Amino acid sequence: MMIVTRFAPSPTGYLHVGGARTALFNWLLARRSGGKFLLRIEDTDLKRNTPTAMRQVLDDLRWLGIDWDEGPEIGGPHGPYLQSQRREIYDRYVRQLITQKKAYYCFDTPEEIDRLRKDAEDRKQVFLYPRPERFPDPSEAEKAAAEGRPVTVRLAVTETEPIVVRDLLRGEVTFNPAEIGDFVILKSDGFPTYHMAVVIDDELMGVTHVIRGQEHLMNTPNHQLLQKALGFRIPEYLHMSVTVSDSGGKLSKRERPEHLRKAILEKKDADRDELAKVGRISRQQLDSFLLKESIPDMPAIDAIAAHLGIHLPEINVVDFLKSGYLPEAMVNFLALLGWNPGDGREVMDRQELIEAFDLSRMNKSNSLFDRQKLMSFNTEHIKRVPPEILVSHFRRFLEVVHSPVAQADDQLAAHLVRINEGARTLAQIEEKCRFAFVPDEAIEYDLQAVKKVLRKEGAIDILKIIAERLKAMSEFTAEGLETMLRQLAEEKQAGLGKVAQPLRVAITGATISPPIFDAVKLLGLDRTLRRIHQTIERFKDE
RNA sequence: GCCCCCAUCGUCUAGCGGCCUAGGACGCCGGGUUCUCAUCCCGGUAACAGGGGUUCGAGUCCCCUUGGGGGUACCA
Repeated sequence: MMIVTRFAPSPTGYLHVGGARTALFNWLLARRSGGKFLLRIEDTDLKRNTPTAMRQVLDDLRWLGIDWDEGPEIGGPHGPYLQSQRREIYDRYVRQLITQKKAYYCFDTPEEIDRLRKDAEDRKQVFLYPRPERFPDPSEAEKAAAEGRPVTVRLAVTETEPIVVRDLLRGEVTFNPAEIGDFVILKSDGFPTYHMAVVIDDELMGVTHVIRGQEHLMNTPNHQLLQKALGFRIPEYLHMSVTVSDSGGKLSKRERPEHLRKAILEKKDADRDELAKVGRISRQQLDSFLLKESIPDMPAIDAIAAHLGIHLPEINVVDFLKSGYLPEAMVNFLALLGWNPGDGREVMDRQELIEAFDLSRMNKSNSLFDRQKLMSFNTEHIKRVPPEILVSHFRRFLEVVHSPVAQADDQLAAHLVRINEGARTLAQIEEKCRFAFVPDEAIEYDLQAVKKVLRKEGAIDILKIIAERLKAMSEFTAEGLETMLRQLAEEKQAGLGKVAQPLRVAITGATISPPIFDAVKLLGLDRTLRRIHQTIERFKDE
C-alpha cells in the first residue's frame, strides 16, 4: 500500500521551525517510501487566519525544499485543499451523524458553557457536556437559529470500552472514554471544528500516516471516536516529541516579541515615540505592547529591533533566511531533532536524509533547539553545497535583507562567496563585503579598530607608503598586491599584519574583512587610494 | 486539579541485558596554523535523575518518587 502523508498548517502566521519540522518528517517518510506528501490548509478559524500567511507558508516550505504532490497551487484529485472551501463535504457528514443519532444539536451560548465548565471545576470534576435525553430535531435547530441562538453540533460519545491509540513511536496509549465529553464537531459559524475536518479530510485524501506533534496525542481518541462513528479507517499515528526553546518552554512564536519587549523595558532611555515611529505603529500600540496587552505585527517588531540594534531569536523559517542560514542546514538540523541515521553521520543533504530515513529511529523525548548546533551545521553546508546553489542562496539572502551587496551579479556574487571561504552564515559574507558596495564617504570607522590599529605608532606612515607603491604598481593584480605588501612587511621587519591591518581599517573602517588582497582587489585601485587618503587625512593628527 | 507523554555529558544523541573503563557531534577550556574575522588541526572537560525490585549480570526490563513537557476550547 502506498504511504500518503500530509502537512496541515493553519495559516495563522509565518511558518515556524516547529511546523517546518513536522512537515519535514511527513515529507521524509513519503519520499523515503515512494509515497505521496500532501499539503492541506486548515483555515477553519476565520478569526485567526491572516490573508498573507498561506502565501508565506508555501514560500517557506519551498525555500526549505519541501515539495508537495497535492495541495494548494498545484491541485490534485482530492481538492480543494483549503478547508474553508470544503464546507459542503463536512456538512454532509455532520448531517449523516445527526440522522444516525450519533451527533446532536446544541443551542448553548458560550457564556452558558463557561458557567457549566466553571461549576464542574469548582466541584473538582472534569467538565462533561450534559447530553440531553432527547436530541433536538432539525426543525428545532432552524427555529433556534431564527431566534438568533448559536447552533452547534456535538458528537454523542457513548463509547464505554477503553480507547486504544496505537502510536508508531509510543506503542499503545489507553484513554478512558468516560473522561471525554460530547465534543463540538460543528461550530456556530457553520465551520467544522479541527477534529471533524481533520478526520474527514484524512479519510477522503487517503492519508495513511499522520505524523504530528505530541500536543495532538490527546486529540487522537476523539479522532478515533469520529472515525468509528463515520465508518472510516484509522490511519497510522505517530506523535513526535516537541521542540523546546533554549530560553525554556515550548518554542513559541511569541519569543521574538517577548524578547523585544524586555529589551525595550531595559533600555530606559529609549525614546518611545521614536520607537513607535520606526515600527510604524501608534504610541498607544507600543505602550499596549509593553504592557503585554497586545503584540504588533512582525514588520513592526523587526523594524524596532533593527533600530535598537538587537538581535531577536529566530523562530519563523523566514527569520533564519534573514539571518543567513541555508535551507540545507535547516533541514539537516531539524531532521536530527528527534531522529538520527544510527551510523553516526550528522551532516547530510536532503537526498542522504531521505535515503537514511526510518521511523523506527525516531526519539520519544523532547529536544532543545540549540542555535549553536544549527550554526555549526550551517558552516558545514556552506562548505558542502555546490557553488552555484550557494550563490543563488546568497543572492536571495541579499534581496531579502535589502543589502547594498544585492547589486552584485551572479559572477560577482560567486566571487564574494569564494573569497569568504569559512564563513558561518551568508550574513557574515555580506557583512565582510558590504564595504565595497557603499560610497567612500559612507564608511564608518569602528571605534575599536581605530584605537587598536590606526592610532598605533607608524600606522599612518605605512598607509602613505602603501598608497605610493600602489600608484607605482604596473599591474593591479591580487598577486602583485601580495608581493608588494609582503615585501613592505619584510622591510619593516614585521609580520604581514602590521601592514595589512592599517590598510584593512583604511578601506573598510573595520578590522574584519575578506583576505586583504581580495579586499583591495574587490574595491579597485582608485577607490582604495581614495579611502587610504581619506583615512590619512582624518587620522594623521591623532 | 485531572489526563497523557518523556528522562544518558550544558545541548543533540549512540546504546535495544554481558561487547560500556558509557561512544560521537555541537558547545566550552587549552594549544597550533593564519594578514583580520572566520575556517582548519591537536588535546582536554563533561552524563546513565533518585530509590526499590527482576536477573548470575541493568544505562538497557518493571514499579515508585522527583523533574521536564504536552493537553484540559465553538484554536488548530
